[in-house]
Amino acid sequence: MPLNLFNTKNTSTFMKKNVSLKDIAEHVGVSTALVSYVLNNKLKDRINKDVAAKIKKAAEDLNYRPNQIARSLKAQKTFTIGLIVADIANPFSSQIARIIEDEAKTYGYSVIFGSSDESAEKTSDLIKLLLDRQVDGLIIALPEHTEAQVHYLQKINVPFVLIDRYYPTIQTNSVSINNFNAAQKAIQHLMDNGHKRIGVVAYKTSLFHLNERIRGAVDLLAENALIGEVGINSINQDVIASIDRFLSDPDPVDAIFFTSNLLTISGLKHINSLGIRIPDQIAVVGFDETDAFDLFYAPVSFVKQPLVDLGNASLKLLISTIENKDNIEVVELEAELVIRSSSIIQK
Amino acid sequence: MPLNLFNTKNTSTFMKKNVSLKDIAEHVGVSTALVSYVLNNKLKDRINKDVAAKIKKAAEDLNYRPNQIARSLKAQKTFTIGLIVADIANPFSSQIARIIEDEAKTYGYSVIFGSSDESAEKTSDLIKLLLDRQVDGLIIALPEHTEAQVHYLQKINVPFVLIDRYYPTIQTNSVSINNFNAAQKAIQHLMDNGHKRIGVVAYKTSLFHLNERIRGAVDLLAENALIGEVGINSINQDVIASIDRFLSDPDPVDAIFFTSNLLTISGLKHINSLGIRIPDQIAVVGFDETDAFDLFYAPVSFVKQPLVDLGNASLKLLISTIENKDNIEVVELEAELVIRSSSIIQK
DNA sequence: CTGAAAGCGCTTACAG
DNA sequence: CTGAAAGCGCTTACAG
Repeated sequence: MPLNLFNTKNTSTFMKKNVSLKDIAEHVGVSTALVSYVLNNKLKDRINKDVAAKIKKAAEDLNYRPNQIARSLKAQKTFTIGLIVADIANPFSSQIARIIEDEAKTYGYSVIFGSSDESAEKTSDLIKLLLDRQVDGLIIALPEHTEAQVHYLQKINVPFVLIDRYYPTIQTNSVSINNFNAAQKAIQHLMDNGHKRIGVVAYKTSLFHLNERIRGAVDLLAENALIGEVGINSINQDVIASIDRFLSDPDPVDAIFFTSNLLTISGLKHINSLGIRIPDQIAVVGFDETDAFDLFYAPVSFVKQPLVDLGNASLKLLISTIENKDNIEVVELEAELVIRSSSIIQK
Repeated sequence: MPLNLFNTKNTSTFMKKNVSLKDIAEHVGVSTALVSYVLNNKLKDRINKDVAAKIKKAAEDLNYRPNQIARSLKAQKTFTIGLIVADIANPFSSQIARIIEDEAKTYGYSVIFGSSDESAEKTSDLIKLLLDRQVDGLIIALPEHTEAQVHYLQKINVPFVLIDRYYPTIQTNSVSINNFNAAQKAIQHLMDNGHKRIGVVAYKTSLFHLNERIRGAVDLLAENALIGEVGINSINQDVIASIDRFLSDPDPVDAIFFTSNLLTISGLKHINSLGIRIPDQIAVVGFDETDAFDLFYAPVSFVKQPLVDLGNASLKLLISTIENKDNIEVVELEAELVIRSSSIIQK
């Protein structure tokens, strides 16, 4: 298929400068207004068919492409959204980004992304940068301590949707899973399979969504709960310490629930290095998917977030908020527990 | 640190409309020209210090942020680059994206990305879309059969850099590794470790960079080469067939070189399912990194591309091309072989 | 030292 | 059925 992009008839003289409405207008001998109307299919019934045809032909011959920057300035709308994730190189972020990209395209939107590295300050910088570029709205995975940023966005009345993370005390658009339920599914599964002593490895954080995972687990484990806390900047070290503590406990663990994919990977490495067999000696359930779980000698059970639904819902909610700024919606989806051999003791 | 973004003094009346140069000009009682000069630090020495101070204060009080769309239209420059990858959800793409994002930021550029899904037509669509949005340049990982797209970009004289993939017969900016050498490192390593019969699993493709990997391998293996070809749309099926053929050969393989990360993962799954032990029965070397390789019972040896260097070099080359369009440079970097237990037989 | 004016490339209400 | 004109929010050469 010869694409329009590669229709290069008569364009040789236009290599340096993009052709504008004015060029077409001059070429045909009409006003730029008329060219604009024709190419945008406006005032259709009132325009002379021959003139319209001539304009369309000229546009094609000259390989005209409208300048979206000019259009954006006039329309006060860029059809661009800003996406702020923790780190685009992290599979969770990049998978979400891909889903949002595709869904955005169906609405005619492009995506500018930025990585916050879990830093509140970088988040502020990215918000500024994206707003300066006049994005029509934002989808943000917030790091800790960003209440001020949320309040600012509310105050200036810019459409935005929080994804994955949100503040339960601040009324905003958000799309996330029910992390309490998700954790309970994991723990309940381990208990149902006869595990008595279950360790939970979790980030030490103020982020609500992560603490909900702990709360869900503790709610079922009660005073039996063994929690290992991990600092975001000392993951490997703290995971190792947590597991070692779980194992040296007077009542050592027979199962571990890791509350994120990075924690799971780090934990599995340590368990491997100790020569402990999964699931026979310790059962394991992780959180979020990675290739590594499939390939592990005991394919890893994990809490699977509905990424496609999360991405699509956040984009749809953003669009509807752009179109009607008073809209506020809290979307909470359920995660699914994918059970494989890491948590099932073979007979 | 209270960030300027959150300086909301006196902004309550400006919640709906962004404040413009004109607002500041009216507020202070000067022309927009003067406001522009002051805020851009131009004509510094010629402007009355008191007036300048007043303007700066007003800008801060009103929480002024320049509209980059207007600036872009006037300057004919957006400080935005377009990045076209195969799939932002693929770790190789997202890691490169992250590196380019960071490097771009240091030059004041933002990144709009798009995924081509290895489709020439989607690549065309993305090029159109990004050029319509007036990006200052493009970084592209090309799919097959996109010679026309490359020639078009050359013809309209837009700055671009090909990353990872390129056409050796078309003279363009490109940044890639030497794939021939990379493959030779993998094969040589396997040969040095006493492997006599080495299978190579590779995509059936016209992409130069992938075929260079085959060429590098075959160059060392000569008539002894066993190649398994894999269609991009039937990866698992073809990988399985290749491995089965390698094993049922009269002279069966004792080592396999997989020429991409997806091929490696698919292959390891099949080898696992056959109950074949790595490296004792078959040694394995992969291409490109993934978490899964670390966690595998025999951590997987692999060809490691210098992602940071690839990303940084492509961004730097693009910037220098934006600044001087006659610049053409072919950057070829060397990959490194990371040797771990999957390819070393323990004594 | 400062302002009026033009212009970037569009869109659209208005006039005829 | 069509065009002149204003305007989106900036920048900058020019004039004074």
